[in-house]
Amino acid sequence: MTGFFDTTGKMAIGSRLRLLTDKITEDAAQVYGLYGVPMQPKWFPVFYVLSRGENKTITEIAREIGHSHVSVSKIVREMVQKGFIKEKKDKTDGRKNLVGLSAKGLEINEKIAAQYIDVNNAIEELTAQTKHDLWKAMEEWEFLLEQKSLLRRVQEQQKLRESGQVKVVAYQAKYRQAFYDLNEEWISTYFKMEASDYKALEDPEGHILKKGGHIFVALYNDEPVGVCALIRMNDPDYDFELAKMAVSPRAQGKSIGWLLGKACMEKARELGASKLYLESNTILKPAISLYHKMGFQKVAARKSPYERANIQMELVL
Amino acid sequence: MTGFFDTTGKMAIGSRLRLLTDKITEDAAQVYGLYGVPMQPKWFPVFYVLSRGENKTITEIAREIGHSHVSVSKIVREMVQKGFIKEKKDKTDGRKNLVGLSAKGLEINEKIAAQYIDVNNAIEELTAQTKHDLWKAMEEWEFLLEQKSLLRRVQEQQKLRESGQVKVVAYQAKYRQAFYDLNEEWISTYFKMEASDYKALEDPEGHILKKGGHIFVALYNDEPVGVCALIRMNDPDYDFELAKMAVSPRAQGKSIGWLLGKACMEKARELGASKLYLESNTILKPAISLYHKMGFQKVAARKSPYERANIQMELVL
DNA sequence: ATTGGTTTCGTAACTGGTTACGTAAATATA
DNA sequence: TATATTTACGTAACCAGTTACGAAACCAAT
Repeated sequence: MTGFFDTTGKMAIGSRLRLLTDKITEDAAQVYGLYGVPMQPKWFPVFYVLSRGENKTITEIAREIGHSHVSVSKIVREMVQKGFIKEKKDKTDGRKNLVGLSAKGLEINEKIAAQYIDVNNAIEELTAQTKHDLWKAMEEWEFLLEQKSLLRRVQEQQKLRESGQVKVVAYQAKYRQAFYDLNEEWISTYFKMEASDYKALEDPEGHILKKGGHIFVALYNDEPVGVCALIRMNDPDYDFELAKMAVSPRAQGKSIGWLLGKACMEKARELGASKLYLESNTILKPAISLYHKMGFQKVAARKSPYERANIQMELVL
Repeated sequence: MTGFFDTTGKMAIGSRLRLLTDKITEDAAQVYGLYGVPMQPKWFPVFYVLSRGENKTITEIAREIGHSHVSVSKIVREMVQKGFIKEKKDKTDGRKNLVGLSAKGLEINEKIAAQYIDVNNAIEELTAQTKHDLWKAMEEWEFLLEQKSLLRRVQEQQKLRESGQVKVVAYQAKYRQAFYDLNEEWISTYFKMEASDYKALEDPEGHILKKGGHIFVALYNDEPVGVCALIRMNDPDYDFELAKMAVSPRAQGKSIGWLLGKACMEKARELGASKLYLESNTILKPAISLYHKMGFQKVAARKSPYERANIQMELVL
């Protein structure tokens, strides 16, 4: 199997870790024999926490060593049977099973001290021959995975790669149907299509583009999966309104909304706009949070041609 | 369980590895879901070796991925049942079970490519945040453990520490019994006590020390566990003979013979000797190999007062 | 005092691996 | 050609952990 992991890449890190773990545990079992300590490697963590004298309950031990309580329970049973530890019921709490080292266990504890030293030295010496410290590397991984799981890290990479495959292009006639469908889908899911919707969606050329607005289409594998419009406003405060943003639920998680928003912002900036406006509804949580991420801030209510609008936001470019 | 491994020391490296492995494997299972690949982490190594097109036998796969053939056999059964791989008997060897990816398996292989990339990147990014590279550290450990197992490394540390606890001191009257017993033990195990043995062992002061010889005693926990004599010779070729070396079988593996031999060599050098002589028997393999390690070379036979002597050696100081 | 939720810990079943062992085919040897 | 050894691989049993679930004890709020 030499070199298998050189070819697989990091995908197989789990397998590789398991193999190394097995090899080390196997040797560990024999190391106890070397010192005449009749103990199994799997007992060690339990033994260790008890070796500091205090009696502990099953759950306490489990938490401390990072096992399930069931595992600790089994190990304790085996060690009791061997006579290394003794159990007694907690006086004040009848559920608790207090366990501690027996006289025989304490005896083992004496004997094992030399083993600690030798194993530590053996590993220390081995580590001295490596460029990369396994022990410290594990510590770092534990810490980093605590912060953010491997799953989430992979998810982020996936999103990153997939959003890289998304192209945002300017509207063309062939996207008219997609512009209609994508918007109709979410509007009629959460609300009702209104008169202004039909006007803008059925004739984007007439109602948006000819009036100096712009429409962007997000393509994934050359399929339109998201749209967004930048509509010219007749208002002293604002030049453009960001509207009609829609992303196919089948293409979620690729940051498509963000890419469309960015495209609109850039176009507006290019056209010399200084402020963007938008209307939305607070039940659309992901949309609102996207707008926030883009830099939009809530502003006082204005009157709107749309019934569903219950929040207004602006962005200073 | 935070910080548990900070206190245990390296003894618990097996436990720590297992915990990390479990956490990673758990996430890996979910990662497949992210890509719509209905695969289990444990299948991956098998899948991977087959993904390069060739059909392989169970044993070949097992060897390549470092599992037992039984494990591969089970995994293959599951994957066949899922329709990812297909089996067929080898034409030329009826025992072999050739397996390869099915059409469905090849399809999965297409889908999984993106996953490879993302996982690799996720781990790469994680690694970039660490000071110690886990992947490379594992590689180094695998290599070093291949060279010399953890068990042997611990064994060496043990020996080193224990031989440090052995003191070699000059003979005193209180060690007369030990000098007799330790020698009598091995001589009568392998041979028969001879007249010369009784003389030297019953009166070491008269037969060895008074004639300008020396005796060393190895103490372990202040108990005599080994002895060795440097006997003045009446010979133009040699000044001293190394003889009556005995180590208690209860104290084996602590390099006691070597320490005694060293002590004799040093004393002889101190006394201006230029060559040491010894007699032994070839059935005493460990003794002969110790003498070799000390630098003794076989020389032509000489006549000896001992029947058991069938090899003679010398050491130029 | 009752009731309902939480904690402790045990049993049962499952999981992903292992070793032990048996059988059949292939290969080596007398 | 017959016989012994080796190889491929399957079944069974085991192992060290897990999750699921349930019972009893405890706690808290009526």
